[in-house]
Amino acid sequence: MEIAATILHADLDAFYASVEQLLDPTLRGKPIAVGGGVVLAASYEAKAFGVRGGMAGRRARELCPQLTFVGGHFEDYQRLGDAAIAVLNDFTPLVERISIDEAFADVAGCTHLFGSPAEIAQAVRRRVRTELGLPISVGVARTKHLAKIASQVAKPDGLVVVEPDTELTFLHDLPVDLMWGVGPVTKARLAEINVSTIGQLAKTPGWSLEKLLGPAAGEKLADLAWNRDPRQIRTHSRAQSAGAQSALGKKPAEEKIFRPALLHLADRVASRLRAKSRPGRTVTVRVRFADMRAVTRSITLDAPISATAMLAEVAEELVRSALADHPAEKTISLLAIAVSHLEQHSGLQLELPLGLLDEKRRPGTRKGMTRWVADRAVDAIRERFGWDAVGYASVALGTARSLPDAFRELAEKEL
DNA sequence: TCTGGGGTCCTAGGACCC
DNA sequence: TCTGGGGTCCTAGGACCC
Repeated sequence: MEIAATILHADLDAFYASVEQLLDPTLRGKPIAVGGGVVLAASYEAKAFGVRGGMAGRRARELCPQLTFVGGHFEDYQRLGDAAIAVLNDFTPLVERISIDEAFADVAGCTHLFGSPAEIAQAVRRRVRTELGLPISVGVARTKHLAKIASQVAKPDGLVVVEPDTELTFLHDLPVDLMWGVGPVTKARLAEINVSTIGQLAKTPGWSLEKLLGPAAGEKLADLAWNRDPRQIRTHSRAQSAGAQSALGKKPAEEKIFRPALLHLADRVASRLRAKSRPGRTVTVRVRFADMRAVTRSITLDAPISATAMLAEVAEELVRSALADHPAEKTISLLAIAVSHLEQHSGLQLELPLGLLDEKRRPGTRKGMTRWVADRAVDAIRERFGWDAVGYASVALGTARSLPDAFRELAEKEL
């Protein structure tokens, strides 16, 4: 029996820019960009000039002199993104949200209530348009990968349904970089063996792909090119890591710069970990130098941590080690902290010594206990009065260039 | 105004254990 | 003294996605 195309991929078009045009009618029909130093989102009118997300603002203005930059109503992005996902949830509980503006849904179990997958997709699009005022594109197919490609092809503001008997015809004419997992590097490598369409990729021998891209990537791409994609909708997936980073401009690679910066980053990360009782064992720092080359250092502890001061100290040690290995580098342009190997502790959990300790790998000392109490106090004050009510000042972070916290929160995955 | 901030997954070598 | 293969964990780097 043929399996029907019941997977939807719904993707709000030029999301942040569309929200800005919704909120301010004078922006409609005009090339606009959300952001400033970097373009977070561009309206379709701006995209026509070649403006893209991630592009430096300066470059965007060169391409499109009449481009209007707008501030960014981050709370509205969150509200409207949530509302669009809620529309999908009105049809089926099998919804997998993958970002603020994008989700998969499997409607196999609700066609008897709402009609064919294509009809459901149109209903979703209509409701998002009439109730929220936003354009959304939807792809419908038998697999997640193909549904996602279909929604990209459907943009802007369209619907593409790929019936099971037309899958490979549809897929094989498309360029390889529409595939999930093919970015600039892989695209260039494939071009070396004269592969530029998904059809050409499909016809390339497996050993050739594996030699070019490695065993895992080679096999995965071959499978996707033949639309073999076994992935199911995953309704609740938990985060594997949590991190924070901050671009610094160009700052001297000195303690007095990186210590306060790391404390601020550690505070952001650790308070999220504490809020969900998910301490982690592995701490990774990333140091980017002036020329944009970056190095990482990590350590895996014997016991998981979520105390701000503890995380900050471990991170400082790692940064010192990274800088010591690159004595010629005098300038840093970014610092990042990530915590992985997250555990789940139920409710209140003290970071207590698990045994007798060597200072570094067994971070649960009496000092740790004191800090834990201090962290809990800070957390409690913030819960009542907001993040900025108390905490570690971000003195060295160059707040003028950093994005608002509201934007950072948009990108945070549920822990 | 040179290039944001949040993540996931893979590779490869070495340590270590059985 | 010389020899092995498999498995797991850790670390550093990199590609990719939104």
